[in-house]
Amino acid sequence: MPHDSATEIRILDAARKVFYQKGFGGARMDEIAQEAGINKALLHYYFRSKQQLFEHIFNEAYDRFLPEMIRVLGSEASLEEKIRSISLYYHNLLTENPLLPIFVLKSLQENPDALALRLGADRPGNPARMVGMLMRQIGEAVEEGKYKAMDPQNLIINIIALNVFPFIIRPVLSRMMGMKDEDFITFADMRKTAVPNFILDAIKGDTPDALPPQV
Amino acid sequence: MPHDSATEIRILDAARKVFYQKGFGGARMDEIAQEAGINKALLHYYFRSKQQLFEHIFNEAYDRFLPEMIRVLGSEASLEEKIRSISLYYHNLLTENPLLPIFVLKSLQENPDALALRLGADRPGNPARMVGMLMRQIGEAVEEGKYKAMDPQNLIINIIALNVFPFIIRPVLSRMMGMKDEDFITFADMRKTAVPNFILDAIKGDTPDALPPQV
DNA sequence: GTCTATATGTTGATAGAC
DNA sequence: GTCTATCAACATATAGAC
Repeated sequence: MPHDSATEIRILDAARKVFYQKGFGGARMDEIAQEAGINKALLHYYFRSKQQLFEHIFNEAYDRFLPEMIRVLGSEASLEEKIRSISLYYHNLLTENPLLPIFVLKSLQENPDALALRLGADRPGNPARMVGMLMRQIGEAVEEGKYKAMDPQNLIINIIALNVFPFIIRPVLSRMMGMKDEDFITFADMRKTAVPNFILDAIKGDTPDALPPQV
Repeated sequence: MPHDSATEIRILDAARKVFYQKGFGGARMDEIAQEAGINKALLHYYFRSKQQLFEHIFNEAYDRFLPEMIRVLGSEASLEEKIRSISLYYHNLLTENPLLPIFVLKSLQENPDALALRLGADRPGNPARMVGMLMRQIGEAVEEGKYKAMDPQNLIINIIALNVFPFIIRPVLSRMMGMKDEDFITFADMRKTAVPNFILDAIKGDTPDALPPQV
């Protein structure tokens, strides 16, 4: 891989913009080159192939999307702190990079073979350890009577879902509900605190959750 | 558009399969033809262009994804009935069509111009009326002290998010968490009741939600 | 490092025979 | 209605001059 040069940075910025918007299949090397102010040949000089350039962008995106959440959930903070912290993290990340989640999802489905390798154990974060940590923490909180029993996997999915989903269906909201950009900003901003409150109320509730299967 | 014939149905089945998996840009007319057991030329005989064939599949998918939810939310059922009914609807729909939500989302972002037309007022369901109905219903329930005050838009997004999101990030779950297909089935099945319980507990909670803006 | 020119392979779409 | 053969456009990638 070439060293950091002004040209390489311009290429990566352009590639990020085009790949985020059109995905691997829809992106054109010509468009990336033009966006970077150079020509196609130079793209191939820096990154041998379209696939290589794409993987660079994908790994960068993926590393911003999941590891921080895994780190927080596996930390020593309280359950409430974790939930509020993660909500804030995603709000800031996705406000600045609205297309990031769709890009990651789309890429994972479109380009499964090439990406499977990079998603192994060498990536940051340790999901297994994090789930164990959460299980212990939830168990203690349940014994203290603070929260009801729940499946940690269920909780994790709910946290991510509530924080990320609005950004994923932003196209639907704008077209179907006629939601303008400024309306969406207001909406997302309101959810920054509404979502953690929603979750905390839910896990204090009296309806017993399904018990976690043996993990 | 040609009438329903055995060939047309085979074409649509093939197109659905390929478009769902690869999206508009990634799909190849050749592959669709082969999947349908015919050749490219016949595809163009039935549907003039790739774009037309795609729009057929997209509209069909879109109509299964949103209108039923809008219908239920706008009905006269109780809030709890609505939440349980929608959770069940999405569980069944997405268990049988796991790729449907990603396909709709991807298409909306990839193909905005061509699809914008079809998403207007002629589509089934009436979002504005539905939101009004929900606001009134929530207001009454709050006065009775059954639920806390909340923004109906917020509630709608939360319901869809919690039910649909697991199917959207299924690729992440399988690769990152090492979740096998059978594990996912079990997981989704458990959420069929866990999700509505989670939501109902949350909206009974004592933490005040942000007030709905004037709508 | 950066360019122009070109090779090589795909792909959507059509012409025309049956 | 269904096929074979082919066109025209485009996209990735490389060769080679500067």
